[in-house]
This record gives sequence, structure tokens and C-alpha cells, in this order.
Amino acid sequence: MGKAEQTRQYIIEKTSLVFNRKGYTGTSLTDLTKATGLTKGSIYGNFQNKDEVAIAVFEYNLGLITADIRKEVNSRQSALDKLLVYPRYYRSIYKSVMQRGGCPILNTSVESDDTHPVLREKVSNAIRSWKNNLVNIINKGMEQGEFATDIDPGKYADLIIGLVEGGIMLSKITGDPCFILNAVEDVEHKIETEIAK
Amino acid sequence: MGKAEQTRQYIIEKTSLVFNRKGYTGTSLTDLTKATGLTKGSIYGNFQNKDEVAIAVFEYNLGLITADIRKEVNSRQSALDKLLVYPRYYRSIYKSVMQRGGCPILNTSVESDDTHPVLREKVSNAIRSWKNNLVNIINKGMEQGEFATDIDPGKYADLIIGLVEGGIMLSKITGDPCFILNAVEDVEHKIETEIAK
Amino acid sequence: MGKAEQTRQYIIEKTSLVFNRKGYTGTSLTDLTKATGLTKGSIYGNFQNKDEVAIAVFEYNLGLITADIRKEVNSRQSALDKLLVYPRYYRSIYKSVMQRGGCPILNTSVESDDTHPVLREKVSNAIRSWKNNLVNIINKGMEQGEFATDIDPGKYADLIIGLVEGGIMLSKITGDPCFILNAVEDVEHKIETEIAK
Amino acid sequence: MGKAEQTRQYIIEKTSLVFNRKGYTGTSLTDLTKATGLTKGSIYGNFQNKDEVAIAVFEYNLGLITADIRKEVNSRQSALDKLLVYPRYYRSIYKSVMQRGGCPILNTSVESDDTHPVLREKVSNAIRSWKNNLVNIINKGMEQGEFATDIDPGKYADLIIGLVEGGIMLSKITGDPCFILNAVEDVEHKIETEIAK
DNA sequence: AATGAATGAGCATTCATTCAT
DNA sequence: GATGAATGAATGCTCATTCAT
Repeated sequence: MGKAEQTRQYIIEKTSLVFNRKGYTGTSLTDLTKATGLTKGSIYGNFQNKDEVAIAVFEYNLGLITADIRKEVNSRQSALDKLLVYPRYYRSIYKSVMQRGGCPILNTSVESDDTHPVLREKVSNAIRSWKNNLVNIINKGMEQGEFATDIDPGKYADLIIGLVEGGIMLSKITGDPCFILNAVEDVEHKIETEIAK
Repeated sequence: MGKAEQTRQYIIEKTSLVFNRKGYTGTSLTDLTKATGLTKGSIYGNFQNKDEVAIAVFEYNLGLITADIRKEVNSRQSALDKLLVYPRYYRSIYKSVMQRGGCPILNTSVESDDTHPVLREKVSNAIRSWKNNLVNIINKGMEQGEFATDIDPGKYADLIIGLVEGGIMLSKITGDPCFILNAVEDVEHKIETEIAK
Repeated sequence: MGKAEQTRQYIIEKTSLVFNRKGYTGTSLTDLTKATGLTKGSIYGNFQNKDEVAIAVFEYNLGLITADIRKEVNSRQSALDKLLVYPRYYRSIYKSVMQRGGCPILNTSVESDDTHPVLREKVSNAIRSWKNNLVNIINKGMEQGEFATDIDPGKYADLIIGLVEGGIMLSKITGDPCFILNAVEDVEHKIETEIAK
Repeated sequence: MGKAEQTRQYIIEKTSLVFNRKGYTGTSLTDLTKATGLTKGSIYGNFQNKDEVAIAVFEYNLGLITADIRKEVNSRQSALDKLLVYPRYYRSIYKSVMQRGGCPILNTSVESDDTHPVLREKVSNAIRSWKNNLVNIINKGMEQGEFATDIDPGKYADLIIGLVEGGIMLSKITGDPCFILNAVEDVEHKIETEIAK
């Protein structure tokens, strides 16, 4: 990794928090200089514009979560265990997610959907990919005889993602963990009683 | 309603869409003048500042939804029918909600949670009130012998709200109605098979 | 005095303080509405514009001082007593002058000299008139044998006015009465030992 | 002197005239851009806000006068010659002072006394310092046997400052030099006949 | 005679971006 | 590769003034 790539990465990491908290529009170049200790010129030397930083930051934030989850999923053998990674992961990290400004998928989604086509597409792809991963696990479980075969994998994927994101949003704004905790409990319950046979 | 109150209301209605789409930070005074056809001076003659418009707009947007739902709920007799209003309402209006920029509770929540204490409190109260309404209906149903008595009303309220909000967010960003449709279906299923006895 | 003239006078009296404290530029129409309890429309119904209010207020503030002094001067017989009115008057009222924002001649002079030709002329005339009054008293005293005849009346008038205004300015800004007190003392001393024989 | 410090100084020098003429409130950012040929952004790159420019300009204007006077005072040996610097300096420069909008101490004093605590303090300190310098010279003269020992140095300092400032104000507004000329003549007369023995 | 509501120009300030060094 | 200094457009907001009622 050359010097340039190193600085790029440094900027992304240092600004990921402020972007997640204040949003793309609410974060100014001055915010970025304060978060990094670098000058505006330096940021523009490593990125074409604020947009490019925001996109890279979203990918970085997204990558943190997906890498963690993928590792956990890969370390399990059964489809059931793989699926249970999701609720358990979110139960274990929701506190730190709140402190870091909430779920970047949720935040970026809500801000970009009517205003920023590029970010919208990135978020949309992330969700599609998340859903795909869930569907693939469920399908594998069905093939392997672990899961009921009369269920709609897509429907359960939608519910799992929706419950998690809805719960995060509600617990973040109210400051009350009950929403996310009840959501992941319901996800677990669904997996264990409706998906697994 | 005096002229002033009329203009205030006019500004609120005309700007509610742009605020819901672009967010508080992303909406400029110039956006407000374009949406209303009024001058900046006129807007400041009717509101103290942009903040006050944003807050009034949130309350307006919130009121639209809650008024509709309250009317429907009040027109039903049984606790079961009252509870079923929620999923059915969101199934009937999700398309127009998407076109208007998504759910104002969700949008305002995500934008304000780390940046705007006043709006944050407003949204938080709205969610608390929503939850209370659900809990009250469930409690009434339990008292009246309509609902199972061994369930936790708060837990189900959390799940209903979370499923709806999560579903709206996912369908809005992906453009795919499956998320909200599956969410309300699950809400209905919960109500009919887990809450009602 | 008709209703219109009454309101005009009311506006002048109620706004004279804020104009003297904040200056012409620093006083806004909103300040005037707050000081009077009237609406902008009402002020514009009685004056053509802010300028006209400012000019009327200056004349009012000026009139208060000159009326007081004229009365005192007229009540004395000898030129010496008439002349001594000036230092004694300023010694007796400097505290209330400070509280009301300082001497309006000084304040208006400094603000208008490079920016507001109409006010500048008004202030200039007020000073010319003040000087004339002093010169006339001194001349009368010389004619009547009260005063030395080898003195320059204009010079002493200049010094009396300058000492008073300089003293007011210095005591106002520093909050220390020594400047105006020493100034009027010197004026008295000049009158008694250099002018009177 | 770095580029930044150079531009700062450039802005101060170029805007000192318009600030002295129009006052702090009467001078707009647009005035500053016209006086400097720079953009608003550039001015805000070098100063935190208009206030900071105004304060720096006052200190600059003050420094010009005090530096000149100090140099003259230091070049004289006797206390009498040192004291006479003041009236003679003001007689020699009053014309250019008038052209530049009048005495900055007087102007800033009158504008700030009821409205701008920071500037008020700066002006107040400048006057205190001026008085101190005069008192110190008189005290030295008394010690050295040059001056009468039964006089109050503070009183004479007050009179000298008051006469100069009052004279400047009156000559500025009337356009007639007689006020400042008679004032400095009286100062000289006081020094030579009442202070010196 | 007075009001309430509006206007449009102007205010101080911050924005994302550029570029010579 | 990074900096410091600049730009010009845009920000939220206030101004003096007007005018229908």
C-alpha cells in the first residue's frame, strides 16, 4: 500500500464516524479536516470531491459489518447456526452501533433515497446482497434437510433484515434497547420454530 | 383562521414534501421559497426560523398519518379489528408514502438522532405514543377475552412498529415492495395467530 | 394637538433613548416598534422613513437640553451668572446624561459627520447656535463692564463647548466621572478668573 | 511575515479608513471587499468575523497615533518639551485626521460605549494609557524641578485629553478648525503657565 | 390612523472546490 | 503529496419599506 493509498484509507477511517452521525449533507469539509487533522487540499489530493469520500466511507462502514458477519457465518457448519449468526451478531454489537451513530445501511438509505442516486444504488446493492446471503443459507438448509421445505426463503430474508433495521432505528431514536432486543428475539424465534424443522 | 395562520398552514403544507424528501439539513430556505412561491421575508414573517418550520412540518406530516389511523381504529369495535387496522393501513398507503419521500417518522428519526435534539424528542414521543396505542388495544383485548393473556403487549407493539418501519425503509431504498408487504403480512399473521386466541 | 401629531410626539419620545444609545445605523425599525409598542405600519404612517424619525429625535433630544439651559440662563441677571449656568448645568445632569447614552450632540456628530449630511447639518447648526449664545453672553458682559474687554469671546466659547463635550465622551467610555468633573471645573475657573474681571 | 500575516495586515490597512468613517455597524462586509479587492471568503480566511477585523483595525489606527507620539516624546529631554509634544502633534496632524474620518478613539468610543463591550474596553484602556503617559511626564517634571509641585497631574491629564478630543469632534462636524486650534492653544498655555514654573 | 402581511435587497457567514507553491 | 490561501456561490436571516384592508 503506497503513501497515497495509506492516506486515503486514513481519511476514510477517521471520517467514517462523523459521516455516519451527521449524514452526507450535514458533514462539511471542515468536519473532515477536524476529524483527520489534514487540510482541505490534502483531502482533495486523495479524493475527487466530498462525494467520493462519502461513497468510500459507506463502503468502509459496510465492509466492517459484512466482514465480521461473513467470518462468523463461515465458521459455522450447519445452516441453522449460520442463520442464527445474524440475530446474535446484532444483539452483541447494537450498543456500539448506537454509539457510532446507528446502522450505516439505515442512515445512508434514508438520506440518499431521494437525493443521491449513487449512494442509493450502493445501499440498495448492499441490501440485495444481504438478502441473497440469507436466501442462500436458507436454500442450503432446505437442501440439506435442516429446514422446512414449504417456506419462502425470500420472505424470511425480508423479515429478518426488516426486523433488524426497524429495531435499530427505534432503539436509536428512543434510547430504549427494547425494540432491537425484541426484534432479534423474534428473528431467533422465527429461525428456530418456523424455518428449522 | 386569520391570514397569518392561513399562510403558516400554507407554508407547512407546501413545504412538507420537500422537507420529507430532502431532510431538514438538505432543505434550504430557497427550496422553501420555491415550494411556496413566497419570499424569504414572508416565511420569516410567519416562522421564527427554519427550525420552527421543520418542526411544524414534522407535526403536520405526523398528524396526517395518526389522524387517518385513529379514525379507522375508532370505527372498529373489537380489539382484533382495531389491531388489524395497522397492517392494513400501511398496505393500503405504502405506495403514496414512497412517492412522498417515505415515512416521516423514519426519515426524521434517522436525520435527527445525533444532530437535532428538539426533533429527536418529537419523533421519540411519536413512537412512544404509537406504542402506547398498540399496548392499550392489546390490553383491552386481553381484558375482553379476545386475546391470549400470556403474551407481552409491549413486545408485540415493538415488533409491529419495527416491522412496519423496517419494511418501509427497505422497500423505499430498493424500490421493491416485497419488504413492506412481507412485513405487514407477518404483522397480520402475528395478530391473528399469536395475539388473538 | 391632533391625534396624528400626538402619535408623532409619542414615537419621538419613546424612541429617543434607543436612538441615542444605539445610534442611527444601529437602531432598526424593529427597535422602534419595541420601544413604542406600535407596528411598523404605524410608524410609517407618521413619518416618511427612518431618517425622518432620527432627525425628529435629534431635534427632540437637543430641545430638552437647550430648553433647560435657556430657562436657567434667562433666570439670571448678570452675564457672569448666565455664563456659569453652563458648567453648573452639566455638573448637575452628567449622571443622567450617561444613563441615557451620552450627549446627543456628541453622539450624532460622530456618527453623522461622514455619512449623513442632513443630520450633520443639524448638529453643526446646534453647535453654531450654542457658540453664538455663549459669545452673546460674553459680549454683553464686556459691554456691561462685567468682563474683561481684551479677551476673544469666540475662543472662550470654543473652549467651553470643547471641554464639556470632551469630558462627557471620556467619562462615558471610561465610566470615570473625573473627566467631566475636571472639565466643568476648568470651565468655571476660566469664567471666574479669565473672563470675569 | 508569512502570506497569511501579510494579507491580514493588508486587510487591516485597506479597511481602516472605511471603518473609521462609517463606523463598525455602518461598515458592511461588502464595504470590506470593495476596500480590499478581496472576496468575502478571503476575509473570513484571515479573520474569524467582522468583529475581529474591527478590533484589529482599531488597534492599528490607535497604534499609528501612539507610535508617532511616542517617538516624538522620546526624542525630547525635558518634561516640558515632552508635554508640549501633545498639543503640537495634534496641531500638525488635525487636517489629515479630519480627512481620514476623525480621531479613532473618539469615533470608536462614541459608537461602542453602549453596544460593543470588547471595543469599549479597548478604547477605555487606550484612554487610561494616554492619561498614564501624561501623568508620568508631569510627575517626572515635578521631581526634576521643572514643574510646579502644587498641581494635580491627573487633573491636567484629563483636561489635555478632553480639550483635544472635544476640539477634534467640534472641528470635524462643523468643518471649522477654530475649535481644535483653540483647544491645543489652551493646552499649550496651560502647560507653559500653570504646569511649568 | 393603524394594522398585518408581504417584499426584495442586503446582511454576516459557510460552503465545496481550486491551485500556485 | 500536501499545504495555505483564495474563490464565488449559497447559506440562514434581517433590513427598510410598501400597501391592501
